[in-house]
Amino acid sequence: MTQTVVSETVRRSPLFQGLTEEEIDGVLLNGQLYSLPRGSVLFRQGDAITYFYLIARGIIQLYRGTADGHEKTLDIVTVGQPFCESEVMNGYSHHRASATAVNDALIMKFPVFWLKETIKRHDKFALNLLCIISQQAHIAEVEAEHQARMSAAQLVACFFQWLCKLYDLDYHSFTLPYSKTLIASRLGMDLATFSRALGRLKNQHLSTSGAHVEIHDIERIGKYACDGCSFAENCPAHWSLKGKSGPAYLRNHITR
Amino acid sequence: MTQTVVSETVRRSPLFQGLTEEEIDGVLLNGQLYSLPRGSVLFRQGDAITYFYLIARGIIQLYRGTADGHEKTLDIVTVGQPFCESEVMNGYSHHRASATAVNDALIMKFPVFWLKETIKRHDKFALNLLCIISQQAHIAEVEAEHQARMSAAQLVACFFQWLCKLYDLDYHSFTLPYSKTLIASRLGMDLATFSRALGRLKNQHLSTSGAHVEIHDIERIGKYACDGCSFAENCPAHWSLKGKSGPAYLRNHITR
DNA sequence: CGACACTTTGAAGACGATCAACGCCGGTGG
DNA sequence: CCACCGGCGTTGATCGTCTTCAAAGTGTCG
Repeated sequence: MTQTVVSETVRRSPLFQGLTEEEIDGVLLNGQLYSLPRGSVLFRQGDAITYFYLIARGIIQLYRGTADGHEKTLDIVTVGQPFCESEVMNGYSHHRASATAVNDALIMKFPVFWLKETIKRHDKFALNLLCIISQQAHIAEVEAEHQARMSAAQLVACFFQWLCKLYDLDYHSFTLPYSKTLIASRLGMDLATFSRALGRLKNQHLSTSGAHVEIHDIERIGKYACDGCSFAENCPAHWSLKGKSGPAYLRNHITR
Repeated sequence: MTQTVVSETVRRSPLFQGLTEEEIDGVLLNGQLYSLPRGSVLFRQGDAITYFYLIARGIIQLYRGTADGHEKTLDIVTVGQPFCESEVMNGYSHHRASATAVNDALIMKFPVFWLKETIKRHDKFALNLLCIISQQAHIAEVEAEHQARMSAAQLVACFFQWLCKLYDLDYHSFTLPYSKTLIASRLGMDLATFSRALGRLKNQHLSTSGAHVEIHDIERIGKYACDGCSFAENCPAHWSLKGKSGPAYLRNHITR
């Protein structure tokens, strides 16, 4: 991937929405590209926070090890998405999660102090950041509600719809962008439970074979996943799959 | 409660941290006090978002009704805490939750457009808001992880510690600030399950009778709650109970 | 072809939701 | 003053779901 393409994906990040090309140029001068081969660790929980990151290529897993030896994936971040921005802002000095490359990745990193300075200097940048973090907070709330209220199969159905939206996949027929083990960890369930949940979804017009998924009746899946979910159109799973709004994280910014 | 006392609690809100007294005065001119008798509804999910709020007295329950007729309490907010700030910021135009007064409450409300203006105008205010929302995002993440990984009894133990911190209670012996029904709903569990969880905690040096709680061995409870929890010192339940840092939501602001 | 990572499946047990009955308390009305 | 009622909390029985442990199956890559 050439330098040009990289900067294009980075430039489209919601973080820079509304900035002029020149402003973005100025910002990007402060970031450095960093190559991260598959499986390598970017930082571990407990490390000091020194950078904030933006993904130019690849997928990063954010996860946390628990005292009892388990591991929960907090998030799986993709091209154009920033991460660690909320860690930077909320006053902790050390990472509360670890980050590993799921596949060969390329990230752009910005020093923390630079971020804080930029916030003070650029209105728009600060507003974008507020937006992004607010949305994260909302999604996390949704997540907590789902965990408390929905069955494993519902969580999976919901997550698949979210995946389609995020990666711009055709829900009729798509391939999972990463392993089932990772998805199960992301959903906070056992791999065995995940596997069985897929079995149950066969009755709901969603079939899988290997990493390939087909949703035959999207209406039904939407209904099934979120009958126990209170989000209606605010639920990630419900964000209109037909809308052409592009990846979800690019939307919903403050308009004025 | 006199007007003076009200403004004092409001003034101590994390939102205004670092502002001069004059600046705060200026800000407060834009808010209007609003009395909310016990049980009355401030807004319902689906209503247009027109204000952002700050609690001067009392307790507000934020909850969401689900399609299947259930109800999940998202948050229970107390004196000095702002709410709806993230709803305002993330670009939705309608409330995704309903708000009801748990007891007689007094709130201060600020028009949404004023909030957005103020963010653009005052660095510090924007930074405070970023901080607060980041922390909310983090807490929500923690919450989701807890829901996925911890047993009902662990959730309860964790929540009690958080309560002590938030309301500045003596963990050796305190009274629950609101009903068990509300707490159960907040924790996303059935009231019956909550009740049984209390029974189990008796083996863990935590005893209850009515709304009165006694924690005999705080170390043990901390360990019990978060052996399945990965937060160590980042877990609300683990925020040192002996620290004199005051309510948790007042801490951790950006220092420069 | 063998090693290894990933996934599926089975059987056992723990846990939480649900339905239901009961006790407790405060308030209201006769 | 007492009877009744409704909200709240506890407890029991039952049932479905999820985790865990374990074994077997699938795939890929050297």
